[in-house]
Amino acid sequence: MKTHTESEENYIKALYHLGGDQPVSNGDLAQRIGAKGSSVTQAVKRLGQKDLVDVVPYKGVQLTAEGVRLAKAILRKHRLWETFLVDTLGFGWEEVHPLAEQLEHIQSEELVDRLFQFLGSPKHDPHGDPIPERDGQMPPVLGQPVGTFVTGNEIRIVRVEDAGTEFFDQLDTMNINLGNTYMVQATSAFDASVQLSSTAGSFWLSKAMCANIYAIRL
Amino acid sequence: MKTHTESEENYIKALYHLGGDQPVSNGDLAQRIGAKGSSVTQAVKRLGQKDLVDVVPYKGVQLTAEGVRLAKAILRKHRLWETFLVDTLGFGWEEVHPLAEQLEHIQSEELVDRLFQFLGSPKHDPHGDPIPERDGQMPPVLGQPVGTFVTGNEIRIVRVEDAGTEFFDQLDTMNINLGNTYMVQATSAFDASVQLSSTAGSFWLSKAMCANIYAIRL
DNA sequence: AATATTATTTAGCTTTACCTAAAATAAAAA
DNA sequence: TTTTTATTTTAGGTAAAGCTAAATAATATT
Repeated sequence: MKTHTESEENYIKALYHLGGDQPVSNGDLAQRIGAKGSSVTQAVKRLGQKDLVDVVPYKGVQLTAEGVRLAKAILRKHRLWETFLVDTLGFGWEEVHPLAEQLEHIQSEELVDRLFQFLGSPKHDPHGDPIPERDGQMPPVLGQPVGTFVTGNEIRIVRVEDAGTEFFDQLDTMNINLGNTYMVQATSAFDASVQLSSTAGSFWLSKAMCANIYAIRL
Repeated sequence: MKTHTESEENYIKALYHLGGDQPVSNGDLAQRIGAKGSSVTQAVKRLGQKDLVDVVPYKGVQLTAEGVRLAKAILRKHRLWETFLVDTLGFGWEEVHPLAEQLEHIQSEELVDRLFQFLGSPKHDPHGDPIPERDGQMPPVLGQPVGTFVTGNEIRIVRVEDAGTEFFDQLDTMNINLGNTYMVQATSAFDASVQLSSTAGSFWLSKAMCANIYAIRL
């Protein structure tokens, strides 16, 4: 089990995010990483020499099995740290991403295992995203967009997309949290917004909000 | 509040460890960092340009006020993370140092503050070393070497030196922990060892052990 | 005080990881 | 199919952080 630089890990992570085990274009990767294409060309060449990716010049880059394994290990750390930051230290979900981005590079199997256990072997992080298992297995991705339910459905919020600070702020001000349950009161044929109600009252959710909030039917 | 590289922070930390705010020689610093003298010369030049140290060629390097401030901030993080690893995650004290060495570089005031609070505003880490306050103040360095007490003294272990894995292993096998109380039963004029007793029985501590274990008189 | 030894710095080289500008290739349009 | 456009790679440059080997300064020794 070699050790990798932070930059390398960031490329692996980006590759996994963009394509899983499928090929990704230089441009997309550059955009995601926030570097110029030429830097990416070099970087993936280095990764190729370590057998973390397969590179076909001018065509695309693709994670190897080992690359996917590593990507999942990093994602596992990222999501466990996010869980720690929110559940244990009381951070808001909008704040934790950049922090977890640092913490995910800490090298220690033992630390990850102990953290996992301390947090109660969680299967999902504070946003409802699945935390990869130790062996790389992925727990189920929960829920469907709120916009897909129909009037009369009782639903529970189980996941939110990471759609930026403003989105999280909106969730906060509307007091929407994972675990909340609502009744679908109405859906608008005009603007695809949805009216939800709970004991606390009822409110309308815009199409954009609905698309980033996932729920299950009770 | 600028941001520094990990390497820079390691130099600052080493400088503080070796000399506090006093000058340190290139050689000592090189040894501590584990790099060659020539690399150190370069590195401290960079630090000098950032006003973290004052460099007098051929004479020595010295932390500036800002350098000391930074060193203490890093030490604070290091010791808080060690406390977290031991108290919260259940690591043994011999394992935590290399881990804390990684974690101490995580950048986030907020995280440090929340960690501090979560841990119950500790003044000392699991080895009994003082954790610098937020403002740089240092809690007292506790205790005196066990070898300095005399027969009849009742003592409590409050600190242990970080004297390497073997030392910690020895502490473990002898079941010696911070907070333990003993009676000084005898001291040897021959080899400077000390006999301690508790309800569990009595045992002899070698001179070397005594020098690295600190206690207060009850 | 002159010389030998040790410590430090300079000079020049390597790798990682970024950059810009120019050349090459692939994809799309005429 | 040729040309235009967009993408990707190459070439060459910079900064951090390490290295070795040679030069220089500071200490020690005779």
